[in-house]
Amino acid sequence: MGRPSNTAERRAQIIGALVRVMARQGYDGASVADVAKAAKLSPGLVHYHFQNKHEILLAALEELSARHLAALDARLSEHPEPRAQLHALIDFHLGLGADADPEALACWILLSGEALRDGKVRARFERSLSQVTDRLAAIIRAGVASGAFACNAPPAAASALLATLQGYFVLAATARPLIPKGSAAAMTKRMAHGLLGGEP
Amino acid sequence: MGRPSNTAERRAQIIGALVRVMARQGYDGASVADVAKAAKLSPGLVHYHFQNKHEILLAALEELSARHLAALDARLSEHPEPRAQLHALIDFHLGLGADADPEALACWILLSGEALRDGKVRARFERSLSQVTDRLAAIIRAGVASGAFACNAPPAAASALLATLQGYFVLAATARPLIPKGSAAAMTKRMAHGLLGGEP
Amino acid sequence: MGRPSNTAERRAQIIGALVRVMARQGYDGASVADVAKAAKLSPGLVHYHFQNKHEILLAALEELSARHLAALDARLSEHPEPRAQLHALIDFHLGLGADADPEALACWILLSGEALRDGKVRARFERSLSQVTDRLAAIIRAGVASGAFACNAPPAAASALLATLQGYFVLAATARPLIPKGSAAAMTKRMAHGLLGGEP
Amino acid sequence: MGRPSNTAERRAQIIGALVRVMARQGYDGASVADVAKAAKLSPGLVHYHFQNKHEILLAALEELSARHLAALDARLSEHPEPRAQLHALIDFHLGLGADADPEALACWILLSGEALRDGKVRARFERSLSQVTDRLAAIIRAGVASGAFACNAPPAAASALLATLQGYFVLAATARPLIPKGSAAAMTKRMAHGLLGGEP
DNA sequence: CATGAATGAGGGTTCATTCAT
DNA sequence: CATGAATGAACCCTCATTCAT
Repeated sequence: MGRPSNTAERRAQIIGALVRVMARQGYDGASVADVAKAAKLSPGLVHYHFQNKHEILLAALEELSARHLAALDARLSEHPEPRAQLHALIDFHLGLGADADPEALACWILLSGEALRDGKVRARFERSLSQVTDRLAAIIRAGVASGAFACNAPPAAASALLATLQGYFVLAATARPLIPKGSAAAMTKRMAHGLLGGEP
Repeated sequence: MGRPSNTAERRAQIIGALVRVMARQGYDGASVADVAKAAKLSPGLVHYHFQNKHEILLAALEELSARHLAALDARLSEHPEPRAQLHALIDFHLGLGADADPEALACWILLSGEALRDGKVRARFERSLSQVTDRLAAIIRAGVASGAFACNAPPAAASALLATLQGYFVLAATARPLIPKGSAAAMTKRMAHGLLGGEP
Repeated sequence: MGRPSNTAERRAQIIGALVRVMARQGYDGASVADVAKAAKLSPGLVHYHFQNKHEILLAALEELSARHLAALDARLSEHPEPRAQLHALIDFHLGLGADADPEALACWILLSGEALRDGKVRARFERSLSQVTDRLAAIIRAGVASGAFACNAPPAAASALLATLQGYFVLAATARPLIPKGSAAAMTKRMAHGLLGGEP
Repeated sequence: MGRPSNTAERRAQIIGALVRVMARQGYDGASVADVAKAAKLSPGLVHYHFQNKHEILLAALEELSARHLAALDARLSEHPEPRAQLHALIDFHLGLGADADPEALACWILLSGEALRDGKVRARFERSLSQVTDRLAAIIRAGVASGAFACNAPPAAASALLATLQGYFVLAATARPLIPKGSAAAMTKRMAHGLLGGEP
């Protein structure tokens, strides 16, 4: 029956290599040869597992997005209360964890750039963001229902918080000195309080 | 004797062309030939006025940044009160004006990506951001002095507000549907209120 | 599995093509495209087998030098006596053989020019010349030992003979009419006689 | 009647600049802009005084050659005896003077390369060389007439001596360590003795 | 599945030359 | 005479992609 397929493994290898190389060199700067070398594969093999370079980018976006969402949901599931969940979500994004994967962070910024001119990237990028606003909106609605929050426009509030998170990502990756050490999560919580009322 | 220098004019032409082309195709995707064509110049002339493509990018960053700051300062000077200034700053960034120059917005996002891997771009990008946090911090301090605001960490608060603005830029450029129409400025003001106290 | 490497073959092809094209057009005048065409290869392939054009030049120098030295040594090994060896060395360089490979001769002249401004070429060029002076000095020393020659400065004498050979190369390639037909080897032997004494 | 022409002066400036730049960068590597800068002139002006880059090269060859021959003749005129003249000629080329103008030396080597593929350069280069062999042959003939030399083929001998001089130039410029300090002139005189007989 | 040689279009950049001023 | 902006072809090199093995 031939050898067992290792396609999934190879694809993961390649995706990981793209993320690594791209974080340092950008998407255009990450040549297929570079990616292949980083994945310890031959250049030809990359095109055996992916139709073209762009497909790798989309797969990487998919991967980053899925991993991020899974980790987020795992975090949220530890907290039953809306407020605690909100704080957990903020901490998840702006706590020490943000530094844990600088390559993913860099790729995220770069993906926002690619989203500007590529419909598929944009769609997938937007979907990934919307998954976070969905979580945020759900938390807010639950908080409103429980009286913990006051908010008559959960989507707008969720969107605002997402903007703050995304903005902090950009600052962290490109202008870190502008963020006073350790202030990001705390400030965001205060801003959330301004948005959602209740006790801070 | 000799032809009068028109370098300044040509450089402006080229910078404008880069911004236009880059907004559609990204920085790497904007070939010098494309830029030259958009500027209605010959390819060789681009390198007569700029040492290399990268210099055009830096000049464009400089230009965008300077123009933005000048316009911001003009806006701020119309308002004497800290709270009014804060709102003006927010409106300036998130009001209708944001849509006024979608190419500049796209370039801004792309520049954040370039900043990731290029020291010069990063330094200039960071400086541009810091000029805005400087304005924000000054407004906040003035507000604290006048009793309008309560804040014991103006730089952190300024940084948080900047993050929100930058994040909204990213969302606006890449995932517009996630921002409920017209909510950005209002939400940001509420968040600022959470951060700075006083009356909304 | 995979295609068998033919790098050595391709490199030889490319080196040969460079020598041929360079002899007619000079080094700068030999575009990579020209070389590729002369080698009947695609332009891209040249850079697959050589990092850059300069590497081809160095490889060509290496090749010319190695081939020349091997042929010289083969010639010398046919003669046991110092004087016969000396004459064989002179004949090898200035006999009919010199005309046998006009392209190599032209390249040699051109390489001396490149050596002027390129350290690597210069080092390799010098080493190639020193291999000939080494042979010459060894022959002279052997002749002195056997009483065939009288010379108290073999390196200087070797260097002088090398100069004459090199000079004849230049004249042969650029001002052939100045060399009376067939006089080069004979004159050089006479000069060697003046240098080394003994019977002509 | 308008300003006095400074064409001659400008041409000399440009020729000198080419020699200087070419010595460091080669002929192809010496861009017209480089030459203009070295001559402290504008690029356009170079093409006012020379039809094209190649004309500058020819003019430089002419200049180098003329200067060299004039200096040589001045030297020779100091000595009435053939043997003294021969030694003066050798010393002139291989004495300390050779180091006096390394740029001219480098250009001379480079010109031999250009002569390979350019008919005009070759013709002028050959003529310059023939002027030296003419002097040499004349000296030899005079020596033969006076009984100082014995030689039945003055042109061949002259050619051989020229080859040695030219070869020493190449070695001096590209492989100086191969020439034992101060040996060049002495060795050449001994070789001349082998060629021309008489007392050394 | 895997290799790595091969392709050829296109990239940024240089440059001899021209020309309006 | 002089300037320096302008041109456009050509250069070296990179690279996504294909394909014989």
